[in-house]
Amino acid sequence: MKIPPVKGTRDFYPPQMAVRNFLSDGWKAVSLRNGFVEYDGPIFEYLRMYQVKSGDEIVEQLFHLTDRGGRELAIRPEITPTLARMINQQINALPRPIKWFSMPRLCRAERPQKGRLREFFQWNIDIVGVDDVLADAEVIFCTLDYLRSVGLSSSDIIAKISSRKLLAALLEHVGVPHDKLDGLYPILDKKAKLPGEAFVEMVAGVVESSQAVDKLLALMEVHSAGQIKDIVPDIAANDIAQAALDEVHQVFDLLEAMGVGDYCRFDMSIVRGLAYYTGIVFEVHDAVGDLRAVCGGGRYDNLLRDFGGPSVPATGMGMGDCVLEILLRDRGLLTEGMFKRKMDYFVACADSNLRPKAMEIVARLRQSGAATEFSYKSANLGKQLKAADACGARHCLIIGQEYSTDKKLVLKEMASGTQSLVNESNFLEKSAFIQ
RNA sequence: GUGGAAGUAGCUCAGUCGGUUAGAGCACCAGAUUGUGGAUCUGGGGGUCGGGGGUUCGAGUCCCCUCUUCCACCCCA
Repeated sequence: MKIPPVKGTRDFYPPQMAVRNFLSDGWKAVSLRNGFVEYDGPIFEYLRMYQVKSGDEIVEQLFHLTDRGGRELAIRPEITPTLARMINQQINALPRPIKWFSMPRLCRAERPQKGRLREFFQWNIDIVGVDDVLADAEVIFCTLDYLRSVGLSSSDIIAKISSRKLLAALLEHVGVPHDKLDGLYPILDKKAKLPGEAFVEMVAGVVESSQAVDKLLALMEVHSAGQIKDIVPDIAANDIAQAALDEVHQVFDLLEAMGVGDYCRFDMSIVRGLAYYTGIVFEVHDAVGDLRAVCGGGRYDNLLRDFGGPSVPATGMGMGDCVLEILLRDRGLLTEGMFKRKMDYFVACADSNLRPKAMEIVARLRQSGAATEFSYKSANLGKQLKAADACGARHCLIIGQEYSTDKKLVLKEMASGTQSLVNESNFLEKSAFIQ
């Protein structure tokens, strides 16, 4: 009986695994050089852990199960609750600042579509315990540091940055009642996807004052922090709004100083779904805008408290592998050559009587650290050289009549085709393996 | 969960009006070539035509159901 792969999953054959490793190796390297340390948690948690912030609707989007002890569990759809749980458990013992990264495998029981599968990997970086906007800027910098390192330029991607705090203050300032805010965020978040009229209609459905709606709509069109004064001239009189605006300016100044200003743009329409975020928020999109967000993040100062811990500020980012891979492929940044197998040596045995000697040399090369391969077939040298080429060997050692008569090995450099005779003991002893 | 499109070899696809034993390219294996690789030529293996049911003398082809994939919606932590 033939059993198919499960909907929304991927099989990682060696070529796909090479791509996956390329992504995660990059994530890891950039995390480490930005001062983050790696952590991970269990692949499942109590189901209720995911209901804390998102309610019961989320249960339908989760793979959940009941174990034999009657515990309601769920495969993790995100790692932030696990992060919150782990940090809360040791909050007083962890050295500050807490800068952690992870690359968890996550599952969500959603319908697969472009850039979204039911099983995926997501790079997460979080800074916990720092309320300074320096941390927000660092998270954004680290994100761009990675994206830049894989070859994406400011003409390929754009980091859209806003502030939840600023948005809330301005909305209230222009007359949106405080209790309408949570209902408004999901609508504002959809602005880019809705036709203009439908968006206005939805906003008007929540906000009664037409004057407030007009101001709100004007604010959503703002694409630089400096323009806000044009729409809200008396912003300086509002301490909260002014403070939030100052933070935004600071973040942009920092990102400019760190050399990634080209990638960054203020965009009031970046809201990020639910009432999760409390300060700076951002998303990275492809410049053309035909893919879903490459990543998203922001400040969430209440989350640890909501998970039963002390009130500790935090800011972070999550980046999935699916959209990223589509984007990199689209821009020609994933090429065959990047993933070609590379071996240092191929040992060809041209005389089956010398097979034990060939295997001894293979073993010694491997022990010395040289990636070494050989063929199970003896004698047919043409086949073996073909195999050497296929595995990407830089050098081929031929063991044949020269060995039988003079204890010499033929060392062939594959790229140039040039070959030379080397003395077996010299070659192996001086470990002058050309790698 | 809703809607649209598509499933033929490992991959990309052809397959006429329903008619004999389902094809091509690429990939893979082998030979040409028993001491010299990437090229070329020749040959070979590989198919539940996604699955099930129906119509028919006869179904890859027509009808129904189902599964999967892709695209859009809902949602997006």
